[in-house]
Amino acid sequence: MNAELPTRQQRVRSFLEEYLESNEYPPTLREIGRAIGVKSTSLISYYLDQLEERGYLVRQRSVSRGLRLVRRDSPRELKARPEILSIPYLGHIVASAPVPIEPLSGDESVELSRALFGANTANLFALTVKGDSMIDALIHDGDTIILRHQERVENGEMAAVWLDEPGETTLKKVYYEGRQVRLQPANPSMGPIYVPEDNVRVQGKVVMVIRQLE
Amino acid sequence: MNAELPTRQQRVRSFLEEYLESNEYPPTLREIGRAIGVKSTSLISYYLDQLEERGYLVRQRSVSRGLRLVRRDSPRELKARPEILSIPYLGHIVASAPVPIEPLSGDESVELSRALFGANTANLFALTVKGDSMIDALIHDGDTIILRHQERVENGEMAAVWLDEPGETTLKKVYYEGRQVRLQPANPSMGPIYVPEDNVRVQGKVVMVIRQLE
DNA sequence: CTTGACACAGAACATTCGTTCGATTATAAT
DNA sequence: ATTATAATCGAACGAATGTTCTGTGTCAAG
Repeated sequence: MNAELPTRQQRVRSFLEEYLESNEYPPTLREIGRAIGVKSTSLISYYLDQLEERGYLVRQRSVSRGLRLVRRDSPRELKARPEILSIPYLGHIVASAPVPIEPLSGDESVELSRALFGANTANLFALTVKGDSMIDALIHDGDTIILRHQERVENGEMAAVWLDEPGETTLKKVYYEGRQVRLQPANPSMGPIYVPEDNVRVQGKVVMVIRQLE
Repeated sequence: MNAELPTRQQRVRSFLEEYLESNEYPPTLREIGRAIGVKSTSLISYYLDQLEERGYLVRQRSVSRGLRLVRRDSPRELKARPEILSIPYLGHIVASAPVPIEPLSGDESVELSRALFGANTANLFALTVKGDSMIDALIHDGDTIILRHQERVENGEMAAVWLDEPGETTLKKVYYEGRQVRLQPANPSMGPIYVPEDNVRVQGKVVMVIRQLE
């Protein structure tokens, strides 16, 4: 609630409400600063980040006047809309570490239409790809991927796989072949690798890839 | 009434309404120009002056995004969850027809987190890919793509392009080279095609690809 | 045919804009 | 006392922004 906000942030929020009421577009960082007596645009940016983190507003990065206030409606609103999935966003997937289990900060989520998914929408989580090491899965730096917590997948399904040796995460189609696992890149011009079964940890099945082009 | 406005001004007004609906702050002159295919910021300013003179909006001089629509109907209830975009779903994209302009049935939409997008979230629509003819764009049958209504793109951006000759839709990166347009597949193992400029119709810029893997 | 108004267009410019960087101070935890 | 984090701050920067200026083309009125 507002009472929990530091004074400066309360003043920023109040100013935003008043400004939007009368202007119908948001103020710039400098207008906010002039209104509350702060000259530093980076400090205003810091306050807006704080307000965003606490759920009072949403910023649009690198855009003039890029913010919207969040109006506090009933938190049941989303639950009343069963056609939307709210999928926990846990951070980044990189080659050099296992996939995150808990979110790095706060309660971030990705909202997607249920219609984009199959029948099973349990245990989903979202990660952003960092680096080019997933390129053999035809997955690029910056893509968002949706996975389901699963420790085993069906033959031919793509999974995020942690290899104890050499200590890396990879995205590949998994085939169990006796005591070995064949890891097949999605890129057909690349060959598979074979790994002892006990060296492989499936960390989640990839169910969706979202590529932004801008 | 809208019917009295010249075409360009009508398009500006429509764009403003849509933009404000989804962003809650007004566009810049350049954003308006990009949306309606006009490069000249002075012409956009001229159109806004015309719309102001006719009572459709009020401008704030020398201010970034300085305009408010004059609302003639009852004020719309702002969406409770600005962080979710509801994007009209218009059906399928196939090689043998132009992309659909109206939905095939009802008011279907795709809900996606705004955080998955860049600053410009106006004029978006969703299509599902039918058939394998977009594979040279590394886009598969069944993928969902999100496009923005644009009649022109920047060099290197991927667009849904209708070719009058031979009468097909393709997804390619577009480069304007003199009187010709180079259409470059995303698949690096494939070569470009060159088409006369007047044979090409950009039907929308591809801003996202969503691949379901199950 | 000439003229003026309107519609359209691009380039250049000064100013505004948000981010980044580096810094200091205050506070909390160890 | 030390360390880490949060809060605070100003300067500089590259990019974005709207305005101004100049120009062309179209059309209607005289």
